[in-house]
Amino acid sequence: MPNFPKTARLSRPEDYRRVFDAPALKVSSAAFIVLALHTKMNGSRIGVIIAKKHVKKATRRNRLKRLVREQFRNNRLTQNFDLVVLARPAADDMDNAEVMRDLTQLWADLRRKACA
RNA sequence: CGAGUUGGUCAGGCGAUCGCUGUCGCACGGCGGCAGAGGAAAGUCCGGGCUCCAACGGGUCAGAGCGCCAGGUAACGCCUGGGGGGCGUAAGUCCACGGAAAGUGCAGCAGAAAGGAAACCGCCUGUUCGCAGGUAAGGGUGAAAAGGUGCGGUAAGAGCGCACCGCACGAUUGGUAACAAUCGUGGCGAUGGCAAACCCCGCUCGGAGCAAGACCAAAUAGGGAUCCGAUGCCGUGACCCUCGGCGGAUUCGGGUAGGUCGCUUCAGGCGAACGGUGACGUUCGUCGCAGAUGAAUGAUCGUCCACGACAGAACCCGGCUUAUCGACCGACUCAUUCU
Repeated sequence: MPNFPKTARLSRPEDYRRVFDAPALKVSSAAFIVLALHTKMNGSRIGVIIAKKHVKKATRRNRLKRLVREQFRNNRLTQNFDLVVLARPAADDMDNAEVMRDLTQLWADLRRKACA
C-alpha cells in the first residue's frame, strides 16, 4: 500500500546538505529539478523546496508540495533514494493536471537513469 | 417594478478510493471511531493577555502618540449615541473637529493697496485748469479687498440712520456635556487664513518579544550562587539620587547539538430572557471548536448547479486597513404608476 509516513521525509539540514553536495542523479523539467542520492536506509525519503522567490503565494507553494508528495507516494522507485525536489518559476503558472503530467515525465527519466 | 443608501450571513454540495496530523478505544508494530485553516488565517498599523530584563525605583528635561461631548470596553488611536461643519433632493456619507487677543514664521502671480494694508480708473466740491480737498457706491486684479441686502440720507458718499441676516459681548432657558434657542447691548477700524509650520494647553506612554521563556541533556570552556567592600569605571535618550555589576573570600556544577514543555479552555461560541435609543451588560441553559514543527487538512474519479473569488493557522485575543467570483436576508430613501 502506498503510504507516506514521517520516516519518508527529509527533516534535518544535514540530510539536505548531503544530497546537495553529491547528487548521484539529476533530472529536470520546466517546472522542477530533482536531485537523488542512493541511501542505505530501508525506503526512500523526499524533501521539497519551493522558494518564495519563485512561487509567491503561500497557497500555491502548499499545493505544489502536496502534488509532489502525492507523486512520490503513488510511484515508488525500485531502489532507495534520498530525493530533493526544487521548484522552478514555471511551476507557478501550471494547473494540477499540468503539474502531474510534468512529474510523471520526471519520474520516468529518473527510473531510466537509475537503471543505467 | 426602476435607481440608490445601509447592516448582516455564507464562501460549492454529495458519494467512492488512496493518503497526512492530532486524539480516543481495543482480542494494541495493526485496525476502527472522532476532529482537522480564514473572513480576512494577510499587512504587522494600534490595543491587551502571557514571558523575560539590571535596571518595570524616584525626580527634571527631552521624545513619541492622541485631541468636539457623553457612554461602552480588559484596553485602544476601536465601537455606539449625540453636537458642529462639508457634500447629496433624500436615505445617508465624509471630517487630525483643542488654541491664531503668548510668541515666532509662511503666502507665487496679478493688483493702487495683502495684514492693525487706501486710492489706479472713477464720483463730488473748489479751481489760478497745474492741481487741492472730500469719498469708498461703481470698475478693474485676485483664492481672499475693511460685514451683506434693501430703504432712507448726502455735494458725492459712508453703519451716517433704520429693518432683516451675519459677527462680537452679556443674560436667560433647555441639555450630564459638546452645543442650541430666545432676548438684550454694540454700529462692527473688533478678532483675516495656515498649527498633518514651529509652538502653547490637556491627557497617555519602560523595553523587548514564543527564535519570549522553562526543563532534560552529548561536546567544549570564558561560568553561577552567597557574603564582604575603598575609590574609579559601567548599567539600551540625557542629567541627579537610589540600587546593581566589575574586586576578594566561600561554595557548586555548567547548558551548545538534540528532545520535552510553553501549545491551546477562553475578555470562548451558540440559544433564550431581562435592562439599554445603541455599542453593550446581567442571568440561565447548552457545546468542546486545528495545534503542525522542513512544518498536517490533499489527490483522483463520478455527479448536480448560479461552474466556485481573494487566499493557508505558527503563542493567543480585541480592533483597524487592504484583497475578494458571487449568492441570500433585513432596514430605509427617491422617482413613476395604481388603489
